[in-house]
Amino acid sequence: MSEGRAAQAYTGESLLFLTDEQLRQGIEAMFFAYRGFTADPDRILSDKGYGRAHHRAIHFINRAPGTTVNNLLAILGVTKQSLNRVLRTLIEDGLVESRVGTVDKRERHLFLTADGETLEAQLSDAQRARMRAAYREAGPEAVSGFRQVLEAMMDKDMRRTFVRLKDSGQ
Amino acid sequence: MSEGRAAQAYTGESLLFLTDEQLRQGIEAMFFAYRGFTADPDRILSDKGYGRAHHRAIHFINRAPGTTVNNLLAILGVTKQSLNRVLRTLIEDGLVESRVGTVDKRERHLFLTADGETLEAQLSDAQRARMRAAYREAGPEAVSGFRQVLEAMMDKDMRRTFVRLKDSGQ
DNA sequence: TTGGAATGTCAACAAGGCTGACGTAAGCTG
DNA sequence: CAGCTTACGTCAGCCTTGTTGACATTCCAA
Repeated sequence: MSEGRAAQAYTGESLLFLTDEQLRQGIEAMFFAYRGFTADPDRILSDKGYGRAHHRAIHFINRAPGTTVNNLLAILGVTKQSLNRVLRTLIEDGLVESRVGTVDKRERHLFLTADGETLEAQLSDAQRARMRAAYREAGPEAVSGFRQVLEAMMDKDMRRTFVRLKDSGQ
Repeated sequence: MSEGRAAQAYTGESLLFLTDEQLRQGIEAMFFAYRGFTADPDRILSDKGYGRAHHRAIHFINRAPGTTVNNLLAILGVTKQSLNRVLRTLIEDGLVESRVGTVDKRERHLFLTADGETLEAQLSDAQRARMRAAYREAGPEAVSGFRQVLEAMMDKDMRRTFVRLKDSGQ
């Protein structure tokens, strides 16, 4: 290992939370928590023949209605072919509408249909319910810390995207 | 939506962090942070022809050396066919050793070989480095909150597994 | 008018999930 | 001992979701 535990554990009391053991527990907590985090929407989606990729597209289209395909691509961090397959099924199924841009006709602007909004609300409610329960259990100060660590863990460019989304929301 | 924002936002100051907007930001933070969290190991793994599934197996075998296949199955939450495919390649490549149980000969006990430990350390170092940086940036109190929320977000049975692992570590 | 950007589409492939079925060895129980 | 259960491995087939590469179309902008 590049850094021994002892070297950190005894550097000072304020650094106790940086021991390899503490870090490993954080890693495992992320793994197990992410599973819980996606479990409820996953169940709803699989009933309807969709997957997590559909959820992500629906979420961010709802978040920024009229967003372009390219913009969505940047947020989701997948290839256009991969996104296109998902979008195609959502459009075919009447959950998403793709409108040709008025300013730039090459661009397609994406919107949820009424049906799309219904599914989004269903998925969102389930995921928020879990998040709400976790927040309630942990308390407001824990939530603040939770958000700080998550934000610090993002890649720098994704962090900018996140902050932009956050600010546009409120 | 099942619960309106206004109803919560003005219930009391202590519940401000439970607005739909706050919850949505938490959801998006989880999404972007998890991407960052897995990015470094993913890069190392893809160079060697492995994926995230191999990482998970290696991680938990290192975490609990001598664990049985069934035990690993429960922790990872996948089917034995799926795990077996991953384990087979790791054993073939000499990263994992499978020993027939002495007490119960039906069981296989899994261990990392020296090569397996080398890769584990490499992956672990990368992931810990990011976690350490995030912890440093956010500070000890934030870390405590981070861990509390994550733990509250897990499925109940996974939480038991997590706590068991945590306690066995230290 | 030509180059490049945005979009879409086809094909092929891989990882890593899943189900179902089956086999074998070993342990347990009546 | 016979029979059931458990632990594990494996074959076959399917799905989602990611990838690369190649190519067409449309249209803005220099």
